[in-house]
Amino acid sequence: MSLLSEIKNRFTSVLADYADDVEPLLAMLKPSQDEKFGDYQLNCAMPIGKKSKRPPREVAGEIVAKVDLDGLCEKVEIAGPGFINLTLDKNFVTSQVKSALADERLGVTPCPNPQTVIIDFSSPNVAKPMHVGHIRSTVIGDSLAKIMRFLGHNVITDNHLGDWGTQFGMIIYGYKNFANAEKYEAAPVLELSTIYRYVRRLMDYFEKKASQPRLEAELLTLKEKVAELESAEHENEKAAKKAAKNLKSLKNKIASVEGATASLADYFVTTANDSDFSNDLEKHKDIAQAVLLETAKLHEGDAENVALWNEFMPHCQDEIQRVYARLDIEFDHTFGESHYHSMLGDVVEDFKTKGIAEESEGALCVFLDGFEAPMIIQKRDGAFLYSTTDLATIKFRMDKWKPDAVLYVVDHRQSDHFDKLFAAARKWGYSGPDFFHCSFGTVMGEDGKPYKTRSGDTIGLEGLLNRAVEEAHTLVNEVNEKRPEAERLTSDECKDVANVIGLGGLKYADLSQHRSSDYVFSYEKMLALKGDTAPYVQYSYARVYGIFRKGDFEPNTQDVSATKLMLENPAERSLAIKLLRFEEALSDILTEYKPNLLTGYLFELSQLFASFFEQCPVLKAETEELKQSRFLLCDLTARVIKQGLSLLGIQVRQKM
RNA sequence: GCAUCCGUAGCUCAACUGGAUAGAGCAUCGGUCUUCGGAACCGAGGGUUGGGGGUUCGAAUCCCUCCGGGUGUACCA
Repeated sequence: MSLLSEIKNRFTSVLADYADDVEPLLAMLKPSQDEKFGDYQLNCAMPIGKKSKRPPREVAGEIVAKVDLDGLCEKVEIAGPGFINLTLDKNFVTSQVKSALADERLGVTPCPNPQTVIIDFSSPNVAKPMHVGHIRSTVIGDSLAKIMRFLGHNVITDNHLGDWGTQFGMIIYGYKNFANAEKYEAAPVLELSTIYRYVRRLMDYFEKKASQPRLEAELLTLKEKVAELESAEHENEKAAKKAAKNLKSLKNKIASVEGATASLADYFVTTANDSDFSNDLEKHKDIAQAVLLETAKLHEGDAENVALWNEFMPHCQDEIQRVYARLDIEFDHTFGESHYHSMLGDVVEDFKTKGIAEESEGALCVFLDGFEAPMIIQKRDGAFLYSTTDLATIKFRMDKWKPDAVLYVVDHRQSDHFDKLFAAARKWGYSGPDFFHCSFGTVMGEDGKPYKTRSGDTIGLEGLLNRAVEEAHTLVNEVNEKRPEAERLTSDECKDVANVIGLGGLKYADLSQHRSSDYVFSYEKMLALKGDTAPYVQYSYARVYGIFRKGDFEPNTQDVSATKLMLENPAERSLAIKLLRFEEALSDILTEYKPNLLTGYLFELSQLFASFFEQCPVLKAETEELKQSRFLLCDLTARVIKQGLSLLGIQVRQKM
């Protein structure tokens, strides 16, 4: 049980005298921000005093007199307006540390009321290479799954692959027209992705071509508006101000449209120089239509296209699987969009018969309170949309797993879609489970714009991983060369460590950010050897093992109960208490699904360990007894770090 | 226009959901140590939490308003 819960238990009956519902009062027990206010503080005397019109300090005194904190706290103080500051009893802390040491779960008790939770994350389109946009969903989703599972919940992970959309029409069309049989035989995945890119390139050309006149027209109307605004006279200051603001934003728009047309012009010049490409453009003028046609044929069950789909799918899955293997991520299920294809008609029928959906402008719509636009579940041409698939997915999951909660780890730009989806699901009858859009911000480049290559393409995920590991490798080699020869890592070890640090750094950088905010991607920062980074935390672990090696200490071979644990030094005490708060850190995460609370905890733990390391020599401790005691603290620190990082999908090494 | 998220130290970000003197990390400056792994530790400076108003014992956090930004907004996913 967490320290917080232990203390809460002592206060529950006492606080029941002051309110019908004690929960809000108990919620006012929290860790103190500053050590001088003790370890925990209870802040409920002020509101109670206010309500009962009594001096809060008097209320605090009464609570303190009533509560029994024997064996738990050694000091209770009333401070300021009525804060009750609690200092944990040292014997209690030592006994807790010992039981954590003896526990595989490091003192974290499984949650008493486990929930069935589905986590829907990653969800890439299979026909195209994964890119930078998939990192956050993948890393955050995986980490939340691991954390919830560790806390005892019944977690089901499901990768909702995009395996049924236009991208397949693209590779089918590409395969029929551009495939190189030999290359395909030799390396199907590579050839398919080449084909995909080529079709994408052709389609881009026509889209760009089509956008050119539209841009020019837009530019004209913008310029007209500017002229109009500039000549207009304003009745009052406010109107003038507003006009100035409009003018400014118009001019910004003009600049960006002009930029776009200029880069388009460049683009057309360079493509014109590519004669093969130009020839293909000539031959495949109707590619956009053709691709849609291939997609439609697939959906209608055309034998040839279905056969191709069946052939391509395993290859596409391999491609994605390779990335997951590198990232050390697994899913319980991979029910992609194709899995729901046959159910969509029934879903729509059900909406019709239940009278939840109605026709509007030719499309079948679900109108929802509080939303301007309806959710469309069937297009005018009869085709289904991703909202239809998402509804079918909800039904399928409810039937199969009966979850208490469903988490969608998806980009914040889709929040409108999910708000509607959840509202529609409730209207449909699924009001029980807690649907939650676990949204996250965009990955930005160092220029503060969405992370792209210089030419404006999205950045491939594999390249990103490679680069992170390469940069880590350089750093590892540098540090390694400075070491005395006897302590150097072999080149294989360096490679392994580079992988652990590179991928760990990448994940940590992502997870340590508040998930809802955009974040700036920087190799330099994610691999920094100091600061709030994976390498710093991983290094703390390696330092512990440095001590163990030198001191011939074998973790897990000690008789913990026979060893006396001493926490006389404040650094030892602070470290010990931090270690005991692992469970608190984990359960805090679940209130808003914020993994950054765990990175924050591990970073603080590492800092406290560094401080302890400095002030409390282990191998050179004054007595053998103290040395053994400190070994145990080191051991628990290493284990909490290892466990904590593993819940973030990050590994550690004993030497680095 | 409407919806939604955001604005915190020079920079990148926290702040346990309303608690005490708003914290870290970079960067800057100063200090420690002939190192149990210096990839370290200790300390300093740096803030009107975008502005203004309100709610209350108490506000970065809740409400109103203004300023500045991101994102989404009927048949793409």
